[in-house]
Amino acid sequence: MDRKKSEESLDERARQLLRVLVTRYIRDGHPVGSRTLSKDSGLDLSAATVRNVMSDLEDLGLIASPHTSAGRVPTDKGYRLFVDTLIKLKPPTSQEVRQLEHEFSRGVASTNALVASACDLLSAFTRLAGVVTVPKHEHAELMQIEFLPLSNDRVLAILVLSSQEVQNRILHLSRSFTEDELREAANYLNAQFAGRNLADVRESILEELKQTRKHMNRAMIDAIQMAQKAMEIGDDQRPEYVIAGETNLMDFAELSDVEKLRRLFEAFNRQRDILHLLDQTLKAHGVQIIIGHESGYQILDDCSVVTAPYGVDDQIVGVLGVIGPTRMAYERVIPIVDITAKLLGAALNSRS
Amino acid sequence: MDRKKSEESLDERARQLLRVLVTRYIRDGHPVGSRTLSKDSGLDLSAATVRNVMSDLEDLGLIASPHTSAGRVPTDKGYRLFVDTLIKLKPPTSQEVRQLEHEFSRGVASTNALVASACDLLSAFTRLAGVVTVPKHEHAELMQIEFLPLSNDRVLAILVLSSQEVQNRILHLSRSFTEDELREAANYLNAQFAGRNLADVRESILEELKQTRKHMNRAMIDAIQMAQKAMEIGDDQRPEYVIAGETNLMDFAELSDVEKLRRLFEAFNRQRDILHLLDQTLKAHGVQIIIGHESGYQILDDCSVVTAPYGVDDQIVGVLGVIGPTRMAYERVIPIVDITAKLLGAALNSRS
DNA sequence: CGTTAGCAGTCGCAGGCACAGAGTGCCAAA
DNA sequence: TTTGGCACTCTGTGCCTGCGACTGCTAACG
Repeated sequence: MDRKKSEESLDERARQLLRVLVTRYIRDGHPVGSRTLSKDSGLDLSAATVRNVMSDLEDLGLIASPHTSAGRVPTDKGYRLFVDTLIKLKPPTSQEVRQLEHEFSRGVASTNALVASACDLLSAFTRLAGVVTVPKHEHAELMQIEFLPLSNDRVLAILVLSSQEVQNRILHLSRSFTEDELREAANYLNAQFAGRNLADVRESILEELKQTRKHMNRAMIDAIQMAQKAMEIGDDQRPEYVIAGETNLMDFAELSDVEKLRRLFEAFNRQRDILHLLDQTLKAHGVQIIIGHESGYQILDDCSVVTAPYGVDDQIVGVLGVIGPTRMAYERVIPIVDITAKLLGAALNSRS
Repeated sequence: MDRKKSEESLDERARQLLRVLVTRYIRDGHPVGSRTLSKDSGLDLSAATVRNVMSDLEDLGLIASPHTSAGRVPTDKGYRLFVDTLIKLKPPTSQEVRQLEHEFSRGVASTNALVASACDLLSAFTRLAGVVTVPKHEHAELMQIEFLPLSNDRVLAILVLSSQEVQNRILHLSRSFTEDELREAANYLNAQFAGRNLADVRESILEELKQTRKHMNRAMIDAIQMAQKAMEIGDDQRPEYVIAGETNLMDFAELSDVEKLRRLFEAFNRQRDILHLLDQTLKAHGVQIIIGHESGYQILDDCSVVTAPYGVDDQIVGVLGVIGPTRMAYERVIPIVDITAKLLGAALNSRS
């Protein structure tokens, strides 16, 4: 006889009330009371009835009251239900879309510039903090490799990656090489590896190093060893994501506690945690939303993260998104993150 | 008959009282009253006498009271007098010095890595925000220039600068060049310019471009034009200074106003204002201190900036320092900034 | 004349109190 | 099942008060 108490048992009325409650709370940040909800739900119910429903919603853990005499606010679980099944997305206006497209369309730019500008746009359009992971070089294609003699035992290795990217590293070698030797090595490596992606190349190199070297001549071995050195030093200590508009977060009352803010900003600087979180969303298709404690990081307890992977062709190379308070305008933010990811992917693509 | 009212007229007693007042205020942040000062000055004066002196100091604009029933706090002018003539510097302990030296001594590192680590050290040792301008490339010496054909009309220009720095830029050229042509151009340019600093090279190139080209052959002209392209694109949009430990500033009560913090952090991101300020201190020898409104930037009204230029040989290439509240421990901060500048200079030097 | 003690006066701040406002929970009636 | 009514709870605000910390002034002192 006992009524099922589970989210599935939510009837349309309760769902509607929850939808309105969340929407209102997001809009003006005050806990929402039964009276407000009764007037605003469009359901023509008395406040008392609404109270009963709210009580149910509270039992289900979807809403909570900060204290007895305040209205209710959504819990993380409530937000989760909201974004999963209740939300009505507001696609950006065509004007906004045009503006976004325009920002991405001005000529070829370096990957870093594109990433930075995507990040700025995210933060500008959502008034939250924008984050974009910089594309992993692993996925980049090696177009060309060259060696330049610097001094006796130092050689400059140059990796030309697909698109506009060039990387260079200084190698300290055990003996000195002549220009001809270096050119020969480069030629050999280009013949072998050009057109393949870095992860691939890295693997092949290790493979070749392991193999019995009988059928290799001295020059080939040198070349492989140089290539290995050139690859192994690498993406160390360059930032793995960029962030913009952190200061936007200072506006939100729920984060106005300086101590909280401090820890949040420190996490941004530390990179590690945030990156780990972003990496987790990499495999997913489409927009992902992480609400409050779902992240597993205490620092982000009052924050939500909305991400979308972006890529070139079908290859996902990075993820972008925004970080803001759980009380953010999801219905506006989600489409913006989505479209920005697509535009960034397209922009990166159009340059190859 | 009227007594001179100017800073020069300050007798030793008043100076001592001001010194103690500033020191105490820096130490614990509360306005300092006459009673405290009377007990703490080591001068064996009654509170009443101290009050008279304080009144004089207030007339001189060196101290002020936040409100009637509070003690006095130093004004910017008071701090200025303090750091100029009253301060007793506390040189860092030999342990600290060793620690600093150790951080700088681990092997050769790229300029960027050194700059970043200097910045981190500044913020860690002072618990303030550390800033370091990245060395202007203008002062760097061009060791070698090379061109690498990428595709039809695209050529990769590689500038090897003294030390560990390598820059590369992709040039879009009007026609395609053969490898031989490119090599020839590089040879010519290396013969001309290697060993001179970039500013110099830039100038020479412009010079040569202007000259009548009678005595130049086609190849030389091409080379010069390529070099010009390689040089003109340039340090755009790479950050001009790095900053670390901004979050340290959140601890200070005088900055705990979120709105102020926000504007400050936005200024950090904007780079422009801060950079302009840092640039102004570039020419100065030794440690410079900018207190509160002296900066001319409203955002920094409650902040002081302590800077020192650093350089390689006698050539100043950048400036580093810290930003913190006017109420900072100058006697500790100044020596730390000073020594860090010297160590960074030495570290950069030792690699050339 | 500089220095000192004493005293009145000012101001900020914390604690206590009452009050209004908002919202809930429960109950009985429709 | 829905609704109106009512008692209750809790917060935020304004107001008052007393306390503590200073200052500024004045008169006396060496």
